[in-house]
Amino acid sequence: MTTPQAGQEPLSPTTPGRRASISREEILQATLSLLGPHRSLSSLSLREVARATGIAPNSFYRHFNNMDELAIALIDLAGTTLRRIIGDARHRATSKDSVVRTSVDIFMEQLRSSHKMLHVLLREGSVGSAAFKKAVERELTFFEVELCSDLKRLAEQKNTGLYQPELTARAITRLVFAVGASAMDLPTDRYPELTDQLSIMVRMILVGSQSMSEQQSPRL
Amino acid sequence: MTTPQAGQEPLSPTTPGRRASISREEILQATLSLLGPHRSLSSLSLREVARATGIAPNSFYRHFNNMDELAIALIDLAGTTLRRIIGDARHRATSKDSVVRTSVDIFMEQLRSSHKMLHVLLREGSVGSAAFKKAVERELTFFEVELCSDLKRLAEQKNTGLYQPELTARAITRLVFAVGASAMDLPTDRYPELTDQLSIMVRMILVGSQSMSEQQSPRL
DNA sequence: TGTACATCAGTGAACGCGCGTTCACTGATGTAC
DNA sequence: TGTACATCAGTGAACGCGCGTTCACTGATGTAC
Repeated sequence: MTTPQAGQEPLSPTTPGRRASISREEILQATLSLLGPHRSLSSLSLREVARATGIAPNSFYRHFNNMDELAIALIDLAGTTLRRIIGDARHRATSKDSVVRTSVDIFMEQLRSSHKMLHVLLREGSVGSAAFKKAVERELTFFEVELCSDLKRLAEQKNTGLYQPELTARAITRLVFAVGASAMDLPTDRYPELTDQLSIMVRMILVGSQSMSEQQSPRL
Repeated sequence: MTTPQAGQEPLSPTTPGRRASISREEILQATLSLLGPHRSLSSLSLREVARATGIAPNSFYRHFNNMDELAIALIDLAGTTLRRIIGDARHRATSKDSVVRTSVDIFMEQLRSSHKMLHVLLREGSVGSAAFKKAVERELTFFEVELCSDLKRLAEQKNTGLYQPELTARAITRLVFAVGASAMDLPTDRYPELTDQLSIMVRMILVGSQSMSEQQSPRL
């Protein structure tokens, strides 16, 4: 029900598989190629996507019922792809400090890359249909859950405290995505500086969470 | 050059001032009334705004050259209004704990209110023309600067440390706006819960910044 | 005070455009016999 | 292997719509004499 996406037809238009046809994947890729600092999913028209894919506007309907359906497929794809990339990196890092730095590095690297996957999640969360936002929220929550279990693991391993792990993970995720979104409009030579700053910010949250768990006084 | 906005004509359409005309302010207000969880500035058409204001589409051009100009005027107005409201509240609070709680409370209250001012800043930062985003960034920076000086003031007064005040203020501002943006789509009965969580998140950053200033070891 | 005139915020009608969507079609593919 | 047929991803043409923008206009206001 969520994302059938892969595993359909061979991609090449001249393949004998069934016929010289366009695949769902090709539309997704063409759509990604249209995105950029000034173009969000919600600003794309069906005809633009069709043009970029090289098909007639009405052919679009053979694959998706409407643009929202395409957008949600793309959000799912982006979330899945990115969680895999960042999760891999986090499991390779072991110290709490390097896990912060490594994750932030990889995040910024993805931003700079041409995959455009991150753009989808950064841009569409605040605009577009309710379904869009729900899809992005879902992906962010996945990130939070995974980060949370990583934080718990590291805290136990290093024997440091962790105040409200869920909230800590949520704060970090939201902050990183917010700063990342504003970074999309910056020239890439500002990225190293921003990566440093973002690492410090994340560490503030971690250190704060740690401190608050120690002086467990429940002063709200 | 920035915002001439106020101080032009009397507002009433029947005023003898000059004539039964529409004012710039009326267009801004009508535009605000169109915004909501599912409508952002960038999704409004000139004709929609004209309809909401009760004028002919072309009359719009007597006041703004285009929609972008309107949007930027609105972003400036929203920023100015909100900084006044939140700044006032922060100066009334004195303890570091209550200043966090009070500011977050007021922020969430504004979100719930019908002014829609906050919506403008929360939504338009990630979408729309470069000029839009620049305008929103400018307002966020104002918030950061003011928060930074408040943090310094409180840190000195309470004699607590503060690691990289600018970064601390930036982290708090970005986090609050990011969480606020996602709150716009929630039913208002979730707000109290979210306000609590947001307060804790902000305190994590503050406590972390404090801790990091104490163990001043420059391990990046 | 009265008259003639300049100003300018408003208007209705019209333009050309890109949009989403529909229709009836075509022609290659895979299948049944 | 050949033939007839069903399927279905593709297509070109057309639709009605809301859009931004332009034009020539109108009529109330404020000003000059």
